[in-house]
Amino acid sequence: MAYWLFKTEPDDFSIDDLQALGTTPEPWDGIRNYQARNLLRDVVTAGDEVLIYHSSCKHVGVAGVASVAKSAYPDPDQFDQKNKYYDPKATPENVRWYRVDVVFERKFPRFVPLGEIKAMPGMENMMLLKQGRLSIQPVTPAEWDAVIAASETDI
DNA sequence: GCCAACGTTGGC
DNA sequence: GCCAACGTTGGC
Repeated sequence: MAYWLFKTEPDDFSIDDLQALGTTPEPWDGIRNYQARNLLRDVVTAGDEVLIYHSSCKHVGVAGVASVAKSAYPDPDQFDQKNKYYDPKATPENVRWYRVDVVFERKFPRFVPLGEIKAMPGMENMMLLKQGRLSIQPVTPAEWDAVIAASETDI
């Protein structure tokens, strides 16, 4: 069982949208970056735990937890000419892009802002801080524990 | 809206 | 294979 951080733009899809689905799995699609794709395709596994991170918005940070319901399978949008994620170089025989399904676990009792994570000791090597643009990233158990602890602590 | 980081594309 | 141009991400 591994830990991950998945980014989403809450104006598009937020932790509240995920919560509203209840136990219905949500396809985590639109990943069009090879580094993220490789992690999704080769490493992310059903049962893994995911921090849901809100990016490109007023309050950036970690909003809650989901789990991986289904491991990687081809993202059908790449074959759909009308879809914004259509990729003319992708074919069913030569799949380029993948997605996984996630399911809501919980919303944090307290949102953990990026600024707070930056200020935590020992988080200097977190990928979120080292390589800000990666949309699917691994999280170490220590990083996971620190974020969860912060979400349960009033400040 | 600005700008830094960085991934992708395409000419050579 | 190099590298400049360009596009996108994402924090502020």
